[in-house]
Amino acid sequence: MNLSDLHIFKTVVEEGGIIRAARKLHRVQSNITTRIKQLESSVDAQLFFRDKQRLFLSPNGELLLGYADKLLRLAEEAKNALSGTSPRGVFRLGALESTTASRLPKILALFHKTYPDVRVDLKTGTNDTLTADVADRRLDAAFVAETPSSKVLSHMAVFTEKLVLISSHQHSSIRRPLDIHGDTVIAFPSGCAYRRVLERWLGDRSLASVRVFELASYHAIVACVASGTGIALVPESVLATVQSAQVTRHALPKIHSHVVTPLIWRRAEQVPALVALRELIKSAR
Amino acid sequence: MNLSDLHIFKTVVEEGGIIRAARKLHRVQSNITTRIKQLESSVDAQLFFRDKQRLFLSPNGELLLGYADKLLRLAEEAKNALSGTSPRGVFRLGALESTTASRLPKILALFHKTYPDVRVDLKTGTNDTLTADVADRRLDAAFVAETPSSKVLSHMAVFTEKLVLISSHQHSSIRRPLDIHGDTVIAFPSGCAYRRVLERWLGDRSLASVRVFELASYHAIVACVASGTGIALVPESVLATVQSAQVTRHALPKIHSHVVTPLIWRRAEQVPALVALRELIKSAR
DNA sequence: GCATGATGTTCATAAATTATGAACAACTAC
DNA sequence: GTAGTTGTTCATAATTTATGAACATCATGC
Repeated sequence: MNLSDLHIFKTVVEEGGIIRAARKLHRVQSNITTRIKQLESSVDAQLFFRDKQRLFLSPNGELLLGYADKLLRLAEEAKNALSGTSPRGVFRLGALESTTASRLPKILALFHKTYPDVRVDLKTGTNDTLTADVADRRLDAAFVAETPSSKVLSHMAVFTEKLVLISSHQHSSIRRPLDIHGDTVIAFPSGCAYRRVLERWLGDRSLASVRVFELASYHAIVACVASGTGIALVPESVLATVQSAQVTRHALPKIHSHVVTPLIWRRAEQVPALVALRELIKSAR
Repeated sequence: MNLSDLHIFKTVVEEGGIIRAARKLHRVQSNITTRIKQLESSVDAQLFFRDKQRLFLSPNGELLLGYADKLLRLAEEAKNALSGTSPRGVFRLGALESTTASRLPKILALFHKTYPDVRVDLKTGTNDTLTADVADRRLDAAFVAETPSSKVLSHMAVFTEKLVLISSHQHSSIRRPLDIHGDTVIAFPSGCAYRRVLERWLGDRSLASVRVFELASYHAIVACVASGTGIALVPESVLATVQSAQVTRHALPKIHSHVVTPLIWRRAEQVPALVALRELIKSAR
């Protein structure tokens, strides 16, 4: 029992005969007879009563006709779903905590409005875990902090973030690495690229030599900085989303402060929802 | 795209590879590769991403997998429905008005309790229309009043009805045909076999010479007889179901009064619900 | 009664599809 | 580096499906 058998069967019933079905299907009559007989033996049931060279649908045929209808309709739907131009299904997206809090909501809202048939599974993580997740196919794409070095990954710049150092109001102004000597650095758990920016600015003075306090929430980090626990390097866009009146911002040299947030994905894999997202980002710029 | 393609596809996904799928399906690997590639080109979409000699389900593959699941499940259900031993679907049954009122309810209740998946479409009619309906396949079977002469129809005796003449209490006793001289005969519209019984009893005195009043309801007939409009010939079993205290019964000679109610059907057509009904009737006797 | 034009079936053969097995290429793990 | 994976390709075999001719039955009209 396959779909073409069912299609032939359905046509015979609808057209009310072998000959008319054959005409409609552009096949020869004997073929229809054979396929019907074959279908009958494959389901081990008589589908038609034969009487005076005429076919009459039997109760079993009636039963199968119902299923044939459903099956053919469903198969048609499957083909349409696949050939459909609009993306659908699950789209597994990753993003940094900071991006999720600041820039992502607007994009996600627009994306969902444009492609309501796509369910976005959002996972947050650090630059490194997200990059690995995309490479290992646990994610389809991710917004991260560094353009990946891996050859299998492709990327496009989406946002430019300005990183600022924040401290409590009591802290004296920060202009050079030396100005934070002795301070505790509050940062995301390891793997976050923004820490590497800080390292580069500090130069030799590696983070290993300064005290690091790890927190997995920007809300918590800003709150801790405000209460004088330490200093932190955060994207300016994130500060706009949290209570940030109680922290002082200190600018970094442009070469350090400006980082791009790229969208990364596996090169050469045609994921419809991802293609759609890239187009949407390009046109929104 | 056919069901076996989908089955292969589903197995590849479930088993996580071509080779394991081939083992499970008792086929050679190259066959699976080919069928998958063929399926991909038939739906014009990439179902798997190939990377380092491994297959990874693509979003389109994910989509198709959902449909494949549904389709295969539905096909399985269809086969079970057909091979199922218990009858199901629509069963088109006919019966005389009298049978419907008197003997049928009990049988129908039992039948429905035994075979809840069968929907009985009951149609009432006269002996002749019902017989024609069965012969012409508008009905699967019918309870009628005469064993059919047609060769294509088969039958079995189910009930024996005792026909009685009824009149108003004012009417003098009826023993011979002469006793109803001048009376109006109230009967079902033409086609009812019980009228022919009356004709046979009357002998030469054909119904054409007596006044006939046609009513399509036994309730109405009994009520009219009670009020003295005329006489009627009805099955005794029907009288039990209507207000019959106001009519007088007159026995007919046994040879006329006893008629069997046969169930008739098209010979040599295997309708599961009908077979079930016949078995049920036999065992209920 | 007899030809005509329907119907569906059967059968040998042709065409197309599907399955096989061998050879191959690329990657993993020891 | 070698053995053991993986999936692909290709020529060939096996199977399935389509064709066309011959046939049988029935309804219709003259």
